[in-house]
Amino acid sequence: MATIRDVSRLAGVSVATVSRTLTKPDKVSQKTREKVNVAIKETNYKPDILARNFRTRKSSTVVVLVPDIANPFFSRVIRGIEQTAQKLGYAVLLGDTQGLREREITYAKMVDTSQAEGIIQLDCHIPFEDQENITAPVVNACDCVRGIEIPSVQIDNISAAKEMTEHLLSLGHKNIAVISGPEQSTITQDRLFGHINSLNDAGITFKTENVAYGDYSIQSGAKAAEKLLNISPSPTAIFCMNDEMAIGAIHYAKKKRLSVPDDISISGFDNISFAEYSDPPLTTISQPAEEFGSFAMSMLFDVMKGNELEEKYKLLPFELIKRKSTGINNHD
Amino acid sequence: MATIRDVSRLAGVSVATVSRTLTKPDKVSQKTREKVNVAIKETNYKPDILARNFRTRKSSTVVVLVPDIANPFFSRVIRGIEQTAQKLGYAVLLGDTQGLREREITYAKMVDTSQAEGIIQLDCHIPFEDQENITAPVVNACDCVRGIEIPSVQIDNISAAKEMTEHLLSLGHKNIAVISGPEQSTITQDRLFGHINSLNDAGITFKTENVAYGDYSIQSGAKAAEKLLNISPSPTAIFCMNDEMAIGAIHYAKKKRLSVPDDISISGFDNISFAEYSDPPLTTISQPAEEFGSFAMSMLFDVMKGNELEEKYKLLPFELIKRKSTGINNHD
DNA sequence: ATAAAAAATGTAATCAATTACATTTTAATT
DNA sequence: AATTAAAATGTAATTGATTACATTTTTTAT
Repeated sequence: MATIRDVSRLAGVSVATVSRTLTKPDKVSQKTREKVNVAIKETNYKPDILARNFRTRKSSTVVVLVPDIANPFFSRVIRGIEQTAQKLGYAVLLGDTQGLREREITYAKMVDTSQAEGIIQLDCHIPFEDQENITAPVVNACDCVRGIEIPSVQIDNISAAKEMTEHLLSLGHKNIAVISGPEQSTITQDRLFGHINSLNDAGITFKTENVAYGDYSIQSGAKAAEKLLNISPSPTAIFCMNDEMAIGAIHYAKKKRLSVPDDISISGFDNISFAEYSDPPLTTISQPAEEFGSFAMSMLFDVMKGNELEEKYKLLPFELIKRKSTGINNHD
Repeated sequence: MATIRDVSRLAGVSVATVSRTLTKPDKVSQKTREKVNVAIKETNYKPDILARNFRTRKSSTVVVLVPDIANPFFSRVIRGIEQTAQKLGYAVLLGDTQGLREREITYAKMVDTSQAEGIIQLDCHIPFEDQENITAPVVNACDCVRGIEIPSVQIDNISAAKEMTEHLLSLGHKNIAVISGPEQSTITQDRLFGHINSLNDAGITFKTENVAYGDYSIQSGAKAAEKLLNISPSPTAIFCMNDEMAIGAIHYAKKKRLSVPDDISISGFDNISFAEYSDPPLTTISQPAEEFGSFAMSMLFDVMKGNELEEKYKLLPFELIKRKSTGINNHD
């Protein structure tokens, strides 16, 4: 493999000039630039990025911590991250953490060893051993850690849950169940808070037993629905905190020979591609997944560069998508 | 940030000894090892991986080229890659190529610049400018390039398509349509070949107009179904080359007030998590997505190490999953 | 106790770029 | 034409680890 030295020799210039031709061509006269470029072609020289990174102390790499890459919502976020990273000249290292703190920390340490320059965390944890003392550039996307000074981009989950709940209330539902995400998750808490708020505003008392916790999988949604649809009085609507669980819930409801939405309204969250094609099509909250990723990457870029952030806690717009899985309550 | 020099000074040993303590501890006496480890803790030393990579000429990184990370099947493959990479001490760089050759080449070049040591390609292209002369370690997963010496792991797509077609034939279908993947793709060609073979074996002539090409998206499946279900005589079964397109096809069929499977049988391919929960649940071919990834990573490891591969073209088992979306033909 | 072999440690070169600083060349100004 | 300023180029140090080779220390065998 040719090195910068080989090129410099062939072109009859110093290594510094070759380096400059590559990284700041405007500092080199056109004549030399051409000579050097010819030599580069001649030798088939490719700059050794490892050496460059080492010398510049920059890896031009970010690592993304994702609880589950196979989750269609997260993978869209990652697509957004990748696209913007590419534009900004960064490579994306994948850290599938399975939600394990240990693995998050392992990946986050790549910043200490200068393998990565920054971290995008899609989960609501602080990926450091010392939670108080955050030294690495990190931003949260989708979910976030409350009360900690980590920049984040998400939607206003409280308002989104309110809007969904109000939609269900407007259809005449009074006994609304919830299939929630993991109890510790910030977005879960926010959405639950928004839900309860709306209920209170409508003069309806929230009942704890109407909440079942899932893990965002279809299976967990079906299981939660089983629990919720067998309490009495049976809820007439279920607000699910993601589309997969909603699909699982619909599946269980159908199995129980309940019609969706005639017997039970079921709503989702995220608006994944399958939502539109589920039977019935899913009423859900559309989240700008790609934009989360792309925005998070832009923010991380600023943090890494030491730029001031315009907004430290960015909220992107969401949208209530009304489809056929929710309908008028005709049971009471 | 502390360097190896700081540690050596504090521990009263040479830098070589510190380095050895870290990378080959058995070459260092226990007494010194302890001294060094104390000094490492004291100084909070973290080896600079950039420097290490540079000196050893290894990045311990592989890059995976994926046409679309948001595809649930690919994201499972990637999960498998990530898990095995982690175990083998490699980091995974994400190359979302959108199927663009240009982007594939850009990412593949990371091996030339020693940013990555190897490539896992999930598409059926050769990601190099010079197609003839492959110098970088690369393996294909899921799809593969025919007639080229690139190690690959996939299922026997011909047999899988045969099995599915035979299943449909056994249900009495004689006019079977196909919603195919992109025409240039090897797996598409293999599956079509298997399909036609089975048809021939059963004495049925294959009709070109019974094939519609999609791009693996739900939408394209729905569109293809629209085309296929409006030719006459209408097919009584559709063999789709992935689950998303099958879900799209089912959606269109229902919209046309056709019952699946009573009026039209529809089958998928991949067995993504949504297949089981679609309405009706999807008859499909289960592919071992995670194993593809994990196996591909193991193979790539061997290629990178210069080890002989046990099998250059590995076939993993698939399974026909019979569910409710296919049924007896009661139309002729 | 001594010689030989093995283990442990140290010295310093090395990897391939970038870049501060010095020097030379070119352009602009009087 | 001489002087000054600006642009272009070169020299050589630098980055932080690894490792070949040399040297010292410890262990083993006689």
